[in-house]
Amino acid sequence: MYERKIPLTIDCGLHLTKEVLNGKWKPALLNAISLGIKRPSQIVRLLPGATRRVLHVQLKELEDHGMVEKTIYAQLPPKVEYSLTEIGWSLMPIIDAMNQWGDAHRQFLEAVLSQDPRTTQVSKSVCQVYRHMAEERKKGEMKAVK
Amino acid sequence: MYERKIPLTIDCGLHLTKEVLNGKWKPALLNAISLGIKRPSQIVRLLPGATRRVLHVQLKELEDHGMVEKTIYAQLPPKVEYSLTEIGWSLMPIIDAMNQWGDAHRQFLEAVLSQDPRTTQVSKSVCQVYRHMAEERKKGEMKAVK
DNA sequence: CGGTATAGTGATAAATTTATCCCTATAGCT
DNA sequence: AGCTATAGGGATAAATTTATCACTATACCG
Repeated sequence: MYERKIPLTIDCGLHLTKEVLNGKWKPALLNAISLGIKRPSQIVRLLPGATRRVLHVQLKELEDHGMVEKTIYAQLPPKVEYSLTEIGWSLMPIIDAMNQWGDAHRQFLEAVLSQDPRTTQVSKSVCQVYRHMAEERKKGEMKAVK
Repeated sequence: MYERKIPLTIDCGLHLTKEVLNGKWKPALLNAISLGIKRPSQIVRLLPGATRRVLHVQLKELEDHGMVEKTIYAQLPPKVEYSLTEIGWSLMPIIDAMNQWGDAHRQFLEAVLSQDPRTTQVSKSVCQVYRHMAEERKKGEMKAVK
């Protein structure tokens, strides 16, 4: 751990919110958990671009900030589940809006972001969350057929 | 300038949006411009926590990403104005939601963020935007009286 | 036993973002 | 002439965030 040397900026609601969502994977984590993907191993599989380590660290921050709750089951091998707190849930409209805005403007955004001179490569594996949801849907349909 | 060595993550709309808003002052800049604070010098005064340099760099990125348009008046001393593009305006519901969420939970968030062991200091100058708006309101009233 | 899976952590390097400083140019004011 | 304000930019240091790698521990399966 280290100590911040630059003071936290907390002037507007904007900065407060930004601080909570500040982390490459935090919105994705909240989104995943809201969809019922709760166990660390599931989450890791869902976000192949991230390492276990980072996800763990960012989940810890979300937990410390009160957005997420962690349940540790007294089992071996270990079992852990995350869930959103009430205030965590209250963030979902923002997460959803970001998701929708990005998808709605995907074509434009991909163009401008890849024009960006700093950009050399892009990781664009179709979002695993959608794949996951599609699978769940299939399972549901199969059960329904039985 | 430098080149990114880690590929941009573009899986979900979430990541696209995050990329556009990625910068300490970008949401605040969009917010300010949407409120009619358009000239660089005004913006700098509005966000005393940031240096001219950073604001300039982040405005440039917003411009490159198509969220903001820059008008340069052929005058001396120079005059420049920023304004939101159509797609920039379409971000405002998200910015507003972030602003509102943060303000609604300010008490809670200030508490958890200052519990954070990394936090040593907090910069909490009452948001200049509000001060600015209050002044504008006063001016409006004075004119109305005349 | 050797491989799998579970969840977690420490040390350290690399990448990226912000902050600091200093400089250019022009016009108006005193 | 020296001060203000306008807008901008280069070079570089510092801070912060991510990535990498290596390790602990236990149970189940063949």
